[in-house]
Amino acid sequence: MPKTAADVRAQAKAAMKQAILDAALRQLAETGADGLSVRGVARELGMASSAIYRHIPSRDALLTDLIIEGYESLGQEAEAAERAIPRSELPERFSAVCHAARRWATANPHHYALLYGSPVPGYAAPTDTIEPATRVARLLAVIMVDAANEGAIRVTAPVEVPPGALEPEILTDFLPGVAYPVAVAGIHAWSSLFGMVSFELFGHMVGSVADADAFFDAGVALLSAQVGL
Amino acid sequence: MPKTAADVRAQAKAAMKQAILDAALRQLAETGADGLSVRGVARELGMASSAIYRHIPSRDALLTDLIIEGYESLGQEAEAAERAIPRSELPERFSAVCHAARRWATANPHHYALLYGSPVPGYAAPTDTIEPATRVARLLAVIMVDAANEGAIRVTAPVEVPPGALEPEILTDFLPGVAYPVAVAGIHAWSSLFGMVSFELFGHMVGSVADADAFFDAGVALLSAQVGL
DNA sequence: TGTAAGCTGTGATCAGTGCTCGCAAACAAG
DNA sequence: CTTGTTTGCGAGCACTGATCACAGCTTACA
Repeated sequence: MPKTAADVRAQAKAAMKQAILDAALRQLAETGADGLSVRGVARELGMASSAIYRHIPSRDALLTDLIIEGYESLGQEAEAAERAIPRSELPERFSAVCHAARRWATANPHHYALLYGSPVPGYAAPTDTIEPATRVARLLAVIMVDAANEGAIRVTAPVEVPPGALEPEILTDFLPGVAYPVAVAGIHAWSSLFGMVSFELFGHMVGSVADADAFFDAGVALLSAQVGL
Repeated sequence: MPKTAADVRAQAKAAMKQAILDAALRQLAETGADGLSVRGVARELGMASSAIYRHIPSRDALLTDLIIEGYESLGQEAEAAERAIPRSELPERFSAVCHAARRWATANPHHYALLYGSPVPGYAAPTDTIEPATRVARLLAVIMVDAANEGAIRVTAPVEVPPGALEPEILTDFLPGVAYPVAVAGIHAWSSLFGMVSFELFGHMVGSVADADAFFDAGVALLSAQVGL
């Protein structure tokens, strides 16, 4: 079908917005979220700062777009790493996801800090961000569901958990067939994973951990064992 | 001994600095680190903004002072909670420290974010902050050393860790008598603890965890088991 | 006692920020 | 050809961190 003039216009507008996002991403990678300024991306694009506001409503909205892009970039990398492992090798798939997350974080530290550091705009995350934010978690969940279906989960968990800690939808939609204590251990492993990455990236382990690679390997092994893989 | 005039002067100067820190802490609690402004604390103290710089070299230095105060406040609360438990009840002491940390974090969310969120000034933490930052970790370490001395650690750890992951001084000075794999599990538990707290505080668990208290209880139990208590 | 030195607070000022608004050019639709 | 919409521009507002010359005040010393 032929492109209408409106299509051309819409495409140009989308390209402009993408150029803004790319410039903002470059600035984020260099100076961090604090150093990212709307006037700076305007300078980089050679236009007046006020012109930027024709394409984005505010600086916070720009950061939100970068957050979404970050979650999707991280999710893609984790999914690609997991896809490269045969489906039957459950601990290897788990490990691949964890290592991919750490790799993405160390490659894009400022972007990672924007996702998992202090929430800059406020406490409530914009609703647009919650869906892409679940991609890594969903990946880990699929592995656990596969393990449960194969009966491959060794329930070594020596911990009793009172019922009701998790949202019911998580158990039914996200982790169907996974026993409740194992699901709790899974969510815990998910938060522990990003706790490790954040601690390493934010400099909390400088005096205690000598070989970050080896330590992360051991941590992933501990988490893997904790969820029964 | 009588106060010399110089003493009075020094005391007044210290009081002024403390007043600045108090005002800054109030602003931090209200608006977060991003919203904290030197001019704002000057307004609150009824003085010109330039006068603040007689007592503080820069805004970053002010934030550094708040970071140190935060680590010490958190450390004191954790130490008090641990002291209230009989020394022989090792898992209870461990749990008390974890819950005290979470309690302090939820009571002072912006202050917590300043400590464990994205490092705002830069990547290298000022050297003044690394010593107070270890207080909670030291508390957990003492518990593990006590457990090792009593032979109370059940080494259930099913994970092999290659040597050299931790700094040697940590093993000798911080965790003397603790077996290497257990020490690795301890550092891992430390990072997992703050991973849990950060995930909860920064809103990453909104859709998955229904009862944050119960989930945290379960997480602490998992960590406790992981270090062999 | 007189004077020089140091500390502390002030207002002005600079460069930078997010964001708004009136205006003008370009372009699409009628 | 004439509307109406979109897109960019420059000026401007209110705010920020930080510096500077200046003025008091207190202290120390001759």
